[in-house]
This record gives sequence, structure tokens and C-alpha cells, in this order.
Amino acid sequence: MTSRRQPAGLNPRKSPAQSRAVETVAAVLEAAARILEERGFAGYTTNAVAERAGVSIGSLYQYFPGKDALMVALIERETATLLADIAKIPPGIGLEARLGQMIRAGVTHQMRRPVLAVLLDFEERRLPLGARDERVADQIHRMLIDTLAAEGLPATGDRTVAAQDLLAITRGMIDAAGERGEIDAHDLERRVARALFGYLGREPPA
Amino acid sequence: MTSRRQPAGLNPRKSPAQSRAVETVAAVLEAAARILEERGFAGYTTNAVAERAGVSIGSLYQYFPGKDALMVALIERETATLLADIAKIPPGIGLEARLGQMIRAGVTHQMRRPVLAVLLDFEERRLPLGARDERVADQIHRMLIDTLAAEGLPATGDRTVAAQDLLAITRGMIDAAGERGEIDAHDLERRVARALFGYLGREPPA
DNA sequence: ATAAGATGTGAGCAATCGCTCATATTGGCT
DNA sequence: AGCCAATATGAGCGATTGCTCACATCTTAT
Repeated sequence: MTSRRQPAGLNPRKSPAQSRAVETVAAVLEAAARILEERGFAGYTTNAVAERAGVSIGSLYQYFPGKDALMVALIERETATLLADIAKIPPGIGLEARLGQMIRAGVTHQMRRPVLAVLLDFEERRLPLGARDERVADQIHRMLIDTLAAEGLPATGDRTVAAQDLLAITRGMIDAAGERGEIDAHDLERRVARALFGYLGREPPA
Repeated sequence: MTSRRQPAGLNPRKSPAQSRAVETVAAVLEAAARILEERGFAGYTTNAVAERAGVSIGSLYQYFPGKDALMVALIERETATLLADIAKIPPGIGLEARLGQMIRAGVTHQMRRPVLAVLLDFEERRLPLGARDERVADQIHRMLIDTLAAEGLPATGDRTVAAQDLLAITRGMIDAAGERGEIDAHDLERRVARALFGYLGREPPA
């Protein structure tokens, strides 16, 4: 039951009890992330997550209705920065600059927590994400279409398919780099740029 | 009691009993494949596989020491054709022809059973078969390095990394196409070729 | 025919899973 | 202080899992 004194939703004025709840949620999410990174899906159990978070299993189920909901919340937490970075790329700065910034956002996101990024990427396809919660890939895909449309690209062929290919190329390269433990973000960005612009028949920016 | 067991393998001289054993192994592998395709990892249990194969759970464990071993055998069965196709690409036919044939082999493999291919691709990274260089990706990677070396590519940069990028680009595009249910193999081949040759700074073959 | 080995069977065990709920504790209010 | 709501707890339930093993059935050799 929610409190009668506070309407549903976030309130900037946090009582100690509310603060405790926020901390519990944060601890659970971070524990889930660490377990996935260290043990993969095999070690990812609700009991293990609760124990790692230092809270009881009952507390976990007070904030997440089920195991999948916890996964969804973790995906949303991890992709929030990526989506924000991509959303604030200004329009009208040209193909090179726009694609370059999208590549940078993707590489940065991946290199922050490489193992976790790959696992969540995989889960995103399996989960029954509601129509409300749009998949990250779909949002980026639409931005790519807009970027291509502004330049009249591709010269021939389907623009929707081209945008899917650009996204697939980027995800493939970034995930593989993360798996190998690459740490040179700048070099990876240059190679992804070469692949994307090469696919589009353009010269990559210097 | 069971006595000397014959590991799952083909014997040219097949007695009725041996023939039965071969059929059981084949039925189990195919059942595992179908369950993965229809229900994903969630439905992939040894009891479910045995039931779908029309054999008892005991028979399954007579030929596979554990659940992971069954997965490994399935990966080997599914990738055998791909590896054979790639291995028989002749040397000295030029970059365009060699890369083109590798792309064709990959696309054909993926389009045969798209869902299964993606799942097994994912499992290959998790399974403890990484110890040896038995991973499909590693074998293809070495062939890519040889192909690049014969052409003195890339002009600048690390050849090993370039080969990894080519493989990552191909896998990313092919897997994404399979997920979307693409059926036009020829079109997909052309787009992958454009990406790979674009990355290498070459014009894709007509 | 008979024995011996090869192969098949499936009830069921030990372990683990996601999750519930009765209870305990905490913190804010008067 | 006393009260109530919010939050935390963890034993344990029902379901499911990977897998074992005592036994049945089939094949081959003599």
C-alpha cells in the first residue's frame, strides 16, 4: 500500500523511510549487475541478488514484481545514459558529425561495463517489453533513419534496411571489442566509422 | 548394467544395435534444436529434449555426459557445414572472390536455421570449449587473416584486428537479418559485401 | 536355446528455483 | 508515550531441474 500523505510518484522531499527504499532498490539493481557480470545468467537468481545486495529476498519482491521486472529495470538503468546522449545530438550538423557522435555514444556505453552491456543486449530481445517501453534499438534506429534522410542516403536501396545495417554493424563491432577487452575507445571509434561510412560509400572523416 | 559404451560417432559398419544408437543420438540433437528454436533457453531442459526426441531421459544421458555436452554436440553439428564450406574455398583467387564466398557461406548457414544460429552463437562464448581453438569464430578468423595477408591488407593498422572487425561486421549483420526474418539471401550478401569492402577501402564487386 | 553384452526405460532423488506471507523492526506523528 | 503505516525479514512452499540407477528389453554370438 502506498502512503496516503504522498501522492504516487517521485517526491523530491525524501523522508528517511523513503530514502531507505531508494537505497534498497539501488543496491538490488547494482547487485544484479555485478552477478550478471561475474557469473552470467547461470548465477542470476533472485536469492543470489538479494543476498549480494545485503537485503532480504522479501525486500527484493517488495520493489520488483518478478525476476523479469528486475531485469527490465536494470536494462532501463543501464541504457538511460546512452539514450540521453543520443537524444541530445543536434540535428543539422551533417552526416559525419551526427554519425560520429552516435558512434562515440555507443562506444562509451559499451566500454563502461562491457560484459553487462552484451548480456542486457541479449535479454532485451527476449523480454516481453511492453509497447510502452520501447526497445533501445528501435529508438536509435529511428534516429539513424532521420540522419540518412537528411542526406538523401542511401542513393539506392531501402533506407530502413540501411539504418538496420548500420546499427547491426555498430553493435557487432562494439560487442566483439568488448568481449576481447579492448580499451582504446578512440581507435574503436575510428574503425566503426570506417565501416559505417564505407557501407554508405562515403569517405570517413579524418 | 551398461558396459563399454561407444561414444557418439559414425561407424561404417553398422549393426542393428549400433544403427539404433546413431538414430537415438540424431533424434536427441534434432529435438534439442527444435526446442531451442521454439522455446529458447527457457524451454531447453534435458527432460523436454528427451521427450521430444521420443526417447527416455536415461538414453539421453547414455550418449551425453551432461546438459552442456549436448549443447556442444549440437553446436558442432550445426557448424560442420559452415566450416567445411569455408575450408574448401581455394586460395589464390583474389580478395573479392574469397571474401564473397565466405560471405555466401555465412549467409547460407544463417538462413538455414536463423533462430538456432543466433542462440548457438551466443552459447559458444559461454561454454568451456574456449580452451582449445575449436571455436568456429577462431577458425574463420584465421582464414580471414590469410586472405588479408595475401593482398597486403590493411594498408595501415593491425591485420588481426581488421580480421576481427570483418568477422564482427558479418556476424552482426547476419544475425540481425535473421532476427528480422529476412529471406533474400542475395540482397543480404550484397549488403554485407558492401560493408566489408567499404571497411577495407575497396570497391565492392559488381 | 541360451547366455552375455548392448541398449532403453522412467520413477524418483537431491538440489535449486521463484516467490509468499506471517512476523519483526523502523520511523514519523501527535 | 503510544499508535500506525512503511519497510524489512527469512523460513519455507510448491514447482522444476539435472541426473541416477535398478531394471527391462533387444541384439549378437555360441
